[in-house]
Amino acid sequence: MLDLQALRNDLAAVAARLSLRGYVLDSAKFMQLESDRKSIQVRTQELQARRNSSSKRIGQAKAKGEDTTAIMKEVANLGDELKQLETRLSEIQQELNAFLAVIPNTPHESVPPGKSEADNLEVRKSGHIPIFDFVVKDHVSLGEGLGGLDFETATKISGARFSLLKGGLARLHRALAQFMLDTHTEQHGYTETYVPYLVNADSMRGTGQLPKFEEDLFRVPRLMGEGVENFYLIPTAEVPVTNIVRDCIVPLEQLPLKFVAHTPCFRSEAGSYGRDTRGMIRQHQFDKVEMVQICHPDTSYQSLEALLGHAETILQKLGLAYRVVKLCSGDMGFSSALTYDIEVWLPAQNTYREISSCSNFEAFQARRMQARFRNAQGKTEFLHTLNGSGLAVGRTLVAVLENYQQADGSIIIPEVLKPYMGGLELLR
RNA sequence: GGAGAGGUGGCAGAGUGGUCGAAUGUACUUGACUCGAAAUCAAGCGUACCGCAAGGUACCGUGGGUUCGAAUCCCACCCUCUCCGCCA
Repeated sequence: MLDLQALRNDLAAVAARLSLRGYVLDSAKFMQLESDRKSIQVRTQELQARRNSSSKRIGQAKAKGEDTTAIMKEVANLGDELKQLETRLSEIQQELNAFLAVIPNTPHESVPPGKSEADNLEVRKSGHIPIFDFVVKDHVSLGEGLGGLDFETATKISGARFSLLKGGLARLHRALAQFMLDTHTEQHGYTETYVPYLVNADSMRGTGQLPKFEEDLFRVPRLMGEGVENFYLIPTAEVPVTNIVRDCIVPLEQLPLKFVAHTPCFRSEAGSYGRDTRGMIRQHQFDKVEMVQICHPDTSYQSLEALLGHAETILQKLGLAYRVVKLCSGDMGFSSALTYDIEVWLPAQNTYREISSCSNFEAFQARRMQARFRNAQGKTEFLHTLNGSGLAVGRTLVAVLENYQQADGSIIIPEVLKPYMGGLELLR
C-alpha cells in the first residue's frame, strides 16, 4: 500500500511515478472518494459528539434522580441520520481501501523506465559460459536418461506442470536446498525458519498477492461454521516469512531481522499456458530457498545489495555462469520498489534464465502489514521489507544438470555438493 | 469429536449498562534526592482519523444486534488454554 499522505499531498507526483510502470492512477476517483470521506466523516463525528454529550447528561440527570424526557427527546431524531452516516462512512472507507489495495508500489528513482523485459538493464555478468565439444542435451533428456526424471508419471499423479524425481536426481535436488540453507545460515547470518505452507488471506494481503492476484494462487477452502474460510498455498516463502512481523512493533535493536526458509511454492501459472511447457522450468509446485530481511528504512538499499550478493554467492560456489539485471519499471512485481533478477546460464537454451529475484519493497508491504519499529523519538515508523530467492531449487537443479553434463549423459557433481551427496563424484 | 475456562493498554489484572480510553500493579520516560546507583517521591506514558488550534471521533478478539447510552446485555464466528477421545 502506498502512503495515503503522499497521495493527499502530491497526487500528481505519485500518478507520474506510477505511470512509469504502466499503471494509470484514477486521480479523479481518488479525489472524489477523499472529499466524500472527509465531509461525511466530519458530519458523522459531529453527530456522534452530540449524541455522546447528551447521553452523558442523561446519565448525570438519572444519577440525581431528575427527569430526563426533555433531553431524550433531543436525541431521539439523531439515531437514524447517524446510523445512515456511519454506514455510508464505512462504505466509503472500504471503497478507499479497495482502491488503495490494487495500486502497485512506486518505483525507486534508480529504476530504468521501460515497458517489458527487453528494457531491463544488465548490471553485471559473472562466471564462464561452458564450452562443450558435443551436442548438449537439455535437462529433460539428461534427467530421463539417468532414470531420475519422470514427467509421465507426475502427469498421471497430478497433471501437467508437475515433476517426479527419483534416485540420484531427487537427492541432488535435496542436496542443493541443504547447501543453500547451510550457506545462508552459516555464512550470511540468516536465521533458519520452518513456516506454514497454507496461509490465510490477511497474510496474502500483507505481502501484496491479494486482492489483485488471486488467480495466480491455489486456494484451499475450508468450512468454518456457516461460512467458508480460505487458505492459500504459498506461492513463495516470502509470504509466511515476511508476515512474521505483521502487526508487530519490532524493537529497534533487533533490526535487521534476517530469515531464510526452504519451502515448496505453489503457483497456478494462469496466463502462461504456452510457456515453458517442457521440463522443470515452470511448475505448479517447486522448491525455493528464500531470504527475507526486515530492516530500518535508512539501510534497506544497502541490505538489498547484500542480499543480492548472498544469492550470487550460491551460484559462484556452484560454478555457474550468471548475469544480474535490474528490472525496468514495467517489468517489476506489484509490491516492489526495486528488483534485481539473477539469470543463470542454461546451455541447452543457449541463454540466461531467471533463477532469483531480489527486491526491496520499502514500506509498501510493511504498511499493509502494520509492521513497525519505534524510532529514537519513540514514534512508530514502518519498517522496510526485502526478499530474494537464494535460489529457486528446481531451476538450480536444471542448471547443474545442463552445465555439468558430459558427452555420455552423466553429470559431474559440483565440488560444494559432494558432502551432501555422500561423496559422490558423478551421477550416471 | 465431547466437556469446561477464557480473550481488556508492553506485561499482569480490575471493571456486569452512564462521569470508562478504561482502576491498580509492573515495565518504560523525565524530574527530585544521590558522588553515582538502588530504594523512595512526583509527573508522564496506547493507536488511528478530523482540526491552524482548542478540541473532537473511533477502537476493550471479530462481525452483527438491543439501547438515548455498551468493555459491560443478546446472537454468530474466530482464537487461546485445560481434561477426555482419536491421530503423524
